[in-house]
Amino acid sequence: MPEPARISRIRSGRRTDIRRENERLILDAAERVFAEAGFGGATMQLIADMAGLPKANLHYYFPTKEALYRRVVQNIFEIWLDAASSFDDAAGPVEGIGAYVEAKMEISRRHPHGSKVWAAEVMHGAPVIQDYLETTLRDWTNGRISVIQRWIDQGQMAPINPRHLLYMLWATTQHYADFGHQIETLNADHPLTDQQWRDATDSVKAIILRGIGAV
Amino acid sequence: MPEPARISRIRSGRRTDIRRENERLILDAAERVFAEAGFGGATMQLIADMAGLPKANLHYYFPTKEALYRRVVQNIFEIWLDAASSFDDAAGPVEGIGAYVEAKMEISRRHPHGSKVWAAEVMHGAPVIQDYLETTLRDWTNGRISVIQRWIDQGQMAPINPRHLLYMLWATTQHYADFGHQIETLNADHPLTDQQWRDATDSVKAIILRGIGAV
DNA sequence: TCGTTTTCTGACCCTATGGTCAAGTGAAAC
DNA sequence: GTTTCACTTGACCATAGGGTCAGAAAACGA
Repeated sequence: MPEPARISRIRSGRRTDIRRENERLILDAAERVFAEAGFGGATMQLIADMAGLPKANLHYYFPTKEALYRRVVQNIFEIWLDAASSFDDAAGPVEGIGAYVEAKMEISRRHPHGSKVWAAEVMHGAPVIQDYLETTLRDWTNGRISVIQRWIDQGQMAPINPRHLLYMLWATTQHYADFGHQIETLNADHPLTDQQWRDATDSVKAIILRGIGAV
Repeated sequence: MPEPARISRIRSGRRTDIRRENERLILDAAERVFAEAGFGGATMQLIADMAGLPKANLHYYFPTKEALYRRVVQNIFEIWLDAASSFDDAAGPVEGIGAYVEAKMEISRRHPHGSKVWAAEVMHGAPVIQDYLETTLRDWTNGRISVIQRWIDQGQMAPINPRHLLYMLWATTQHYADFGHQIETLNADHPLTDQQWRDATDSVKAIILRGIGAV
């Protein structure tokens, strides 16, 4: 589906750079194609065209389609986990959750393709990243639940179920990436402007922070 | 991926019923396979196995894979729109939005496959149901925005952006279907119990209703 | 019972696509 | 200049999977 609008290439002499640069080229194209067509609908040929490389070259850097896909999903997962830091060094829910929403909305805006690939992967039963869910994500979640519970115990917010609050944060922020097409259609077929992104972020923050009795 | 656990069949004599019954059998199987494997990853053979019919029989009832998929998506869209009524005949946000959340959570629980197919369709740019987005959904959305705006004007809730409230409602409720696998993994690999579904629904309702200043 | 209509199905076709390979190319190392 | 080695690529292979079809088998009406 996506028209082969080439990923811009920056040719550099240094040999070591060739590998890194081409991998980046391929990963960027792959992320987009996997997001727009799904794993099954994506073709190596399409990814190759979008990266501006011959198909055989893809297989030089990534042995199989699945290996390429795996790398794409891992990349997203890492970006996604980085937003965690917002949570940790915060005195209370207003700063912590506020910053987390900001960070995740920014990711939705900057990496919509990645978010979609992640969503599709989970919807399909996480065949590739199931172990991440059971280790890293589970630990991360439990850690954050503790933090929220502490805020509740300290009377900084209402006694809501921290787990469902987390799901709500994920759902609302990622929605702007995963359902971006729908949102754009409902916005008279225009992408959200800076102001509209600001408005979306503020709305989400306002409703949730008031909703948990933190403000 | 999904093991061919046959959809239960209810054989009935009447000729007219044969068609209806087989279409139901196929649509149920297709919904599940499309949800778990995506359009590209789904195969007619797998759907056939799950429906307990030979592949050629599928093509007797549905000419192409795409036609079958289209019907699956349409079915979901209709179920999904039915939850609209919750909104309309409500005096204020507490009843209206409360009932809407209840209805959508119930749909997430009863039709998780459908929700996933819908999500994937939108994520891929809505190639099949773009016209629905531009007509039915757009109208529905504008109608609901008016209702919410009226509530705001009448001082029944805080002046938040109705559009983003709607997105939030969709995101949070559908999350329990679309990311059900992740939620289950984080729930010690157990599906949510009745009590946990109740808790989820109540949490969402509580946070949102308080968040919009309606309670 | 017999003809007609609907349903069923194994066998087949053909394209798309993931993956391979062997022969290049060219920049750096010596 | 020559060797080396990472990189490049067109041509090719094999299989999966959507779709077709002709004929069999039910189901039904008269």
